[in-house]
Amino acid sequence: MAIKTKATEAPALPLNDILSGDCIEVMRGLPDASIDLIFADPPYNLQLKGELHRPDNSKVDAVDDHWDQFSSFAAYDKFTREWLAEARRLLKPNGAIWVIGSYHNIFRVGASMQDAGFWLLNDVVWRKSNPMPNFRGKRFTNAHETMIWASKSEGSRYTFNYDALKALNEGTQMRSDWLLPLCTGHERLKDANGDKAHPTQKPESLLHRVLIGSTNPGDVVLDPFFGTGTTGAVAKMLGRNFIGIEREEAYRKVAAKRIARVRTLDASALETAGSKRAEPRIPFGHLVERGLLRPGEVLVSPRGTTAKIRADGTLAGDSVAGSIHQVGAAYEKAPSCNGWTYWHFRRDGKTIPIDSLRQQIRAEMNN
Amino acid sequence: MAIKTKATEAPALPLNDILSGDCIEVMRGLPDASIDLIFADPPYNLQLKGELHRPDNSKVDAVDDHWDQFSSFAAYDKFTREWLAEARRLLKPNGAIWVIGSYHNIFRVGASMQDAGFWLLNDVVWRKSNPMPNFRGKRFTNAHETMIWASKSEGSRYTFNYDALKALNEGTQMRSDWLLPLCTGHERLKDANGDKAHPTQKPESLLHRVLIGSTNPGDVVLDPFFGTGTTGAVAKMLGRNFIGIEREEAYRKVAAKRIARVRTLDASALETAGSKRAEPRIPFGHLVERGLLRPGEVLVSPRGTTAKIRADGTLAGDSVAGSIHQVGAAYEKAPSCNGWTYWHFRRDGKTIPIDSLRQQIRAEMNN
DNA sequence: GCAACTGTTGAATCATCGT
DNA sequence: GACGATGATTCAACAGTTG
Repeated sequence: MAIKTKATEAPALPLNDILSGDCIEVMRGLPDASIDLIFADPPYNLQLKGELHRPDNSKVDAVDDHWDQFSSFAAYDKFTREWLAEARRLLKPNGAIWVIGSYHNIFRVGASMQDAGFWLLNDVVWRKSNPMPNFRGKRFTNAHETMIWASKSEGSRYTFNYDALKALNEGTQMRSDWLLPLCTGHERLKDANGDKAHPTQKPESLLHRVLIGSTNPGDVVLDPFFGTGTTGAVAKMLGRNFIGIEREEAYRKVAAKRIARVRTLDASALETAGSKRAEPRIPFGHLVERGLLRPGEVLVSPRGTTAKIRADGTLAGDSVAGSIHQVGAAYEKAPSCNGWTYWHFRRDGKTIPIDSLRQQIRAEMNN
Repeated sequence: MAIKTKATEAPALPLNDILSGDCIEVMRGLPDASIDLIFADPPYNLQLKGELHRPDNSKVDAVDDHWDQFSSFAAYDKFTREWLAEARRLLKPNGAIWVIGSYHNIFRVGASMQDAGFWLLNDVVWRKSNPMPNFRGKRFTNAHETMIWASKSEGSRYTFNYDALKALNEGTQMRSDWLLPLCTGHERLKDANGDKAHPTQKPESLLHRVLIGSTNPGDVVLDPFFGTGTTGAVAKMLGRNFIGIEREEAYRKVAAKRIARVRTLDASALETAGSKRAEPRIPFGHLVERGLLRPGEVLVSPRGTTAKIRADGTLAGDSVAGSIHQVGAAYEKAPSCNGWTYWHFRRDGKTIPIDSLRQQIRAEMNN
């Protein structure tokens, strides 16, 4: 028989679970100062009028879901203040929050965050490499969304894995603008009819960078607008604990099934660059972030030696760890080594140089 | 002797001049609905605590001017609401505004703009190609600033030179993220001591794109936080009128001297890529009237379906008759159809779009 | 097998003129 | 102001098929 929790004890934290219900009410049932990081993708409050057609007359499948409807700015502000207040209560003193939005809502959200006592650290722009164009030629292509990163309070000693992010970014410090593609193709979850399961599914590459940069393994990450569970899937893969809150049963089911398939990376893949590591000169980390190579995957050299990919784009080899170049040089007992041509990965029985993936990304980035 | 202005008359608009004083008070003296575009670079309300040093121990020359000091968010909001209210009153019904800021102030400004009745059109990110790094390694490089573009009201028919911007962007439509360098080198104005004349001088390239995209030659552009007059300099160069408001005499003097040196481009240089929407309308019946197409002649669609031309310039198709657009839409079961590009006629075995005949007539009209 | 081509799609506050 | 007619307008990525 379970021991009854005394009223004075904090309620237990339901780790790695998807909680059902309205996020404000559910958060009220969670204990103070228990969460390391919150990632929130709240409704954007889009105010679409009629239908929109492409030049070829096909209809744009817009976000017209009931959960995105608010009667006024005042109603949206009230909702925002309420969930932000609970979110802030749940954060540990050194906890932090990320909130994503578009120009429809992000200014109201950002002002409410400042009013609630959050301390803004950066706004980060997600630049979409493949945004939907503006079909009528009346405005600029809406090619980005904005994320606000804030600590619980002005004095918080928030987590920021500066060197891991620097390693992900060619050895120069990570900027406030991130170029990443939309969630499309096989990553985009489909329902039974083959339609998109959720209208606003975020790419895993975005959450990868957020979680690598502002959490450590074992941290507790809360997503109060869980949707199809991108936050949970990436958190599980990276060895973080997650708590999801989602109102719609259909989304919860899709998310649970998705997360069940995710395997947590083993400890060696989760090690990230220490602060004294030398700078890699090549953005090998982008291949990992983008899912072209998996953390934990093994690379092979021309002589058959191997090394394992870690989540921040460094390699762990036999008694040596570091950039693709450093591990290659160590294996060859050479002063230097071009890791791009030295290392290969396996696909469908073939051995392919990792440089082919770099070229693939470069082609996309040039656009 | 100057004729005295009656109280009922609108005060005259002081074009191409720098007005001295507090921007809210000066704006109160300007007439309603007289301005085409406002560009505003208000104080950012930076909240710097101590001094910041680079890794080499040199001191960063931060913005610590008295005009950037506000006692609280409430004080900043009050200031923001007041200048925005005046700005909106001054705009013509189809006028628009750009406001630039950073994460310290832009969320409060954006929310105040929505509350004041401005209709947000886009947020545009200025990505700095050469930002100042984060010296402490505690945050992301602050590599961008945010601009909000908004019309006076929801229904405003704001200016947007889509084709000119598309031409500026190598033929694809302009996105909401702009990569431009900081204002440095010879463009950066210096004072008598050789120090920068203003701490936040904006690059002319930024204003160039703003003014090309959202004004036409002869428009009146107001900048209520004129500083060293980048808005005025670019407006003059591009053949737009400007009104600047600046409180600090030192900045006014630098700006006046700077603008006096600017030469307006001649008319041919000011022409930009034109829009098809601006072309004169040609009724399809004119082609029949002019004998370019004969009544009874058969037009062909891309899918091979046909319709017969009638003497009044309408088409008779299978079980439907009407304009070239209506019959095309009916054939395609589409909500609309551009008949000019949809229908083709035959000459000498070739299939030619009827739009080529319209262009022929337009060319004749221009002679 | 590979290149070329076709079709689909993504958080969107997406028109203007004459009567 | 309401209403109907005109007619301008898309980029990148991916999947699937054709040659």
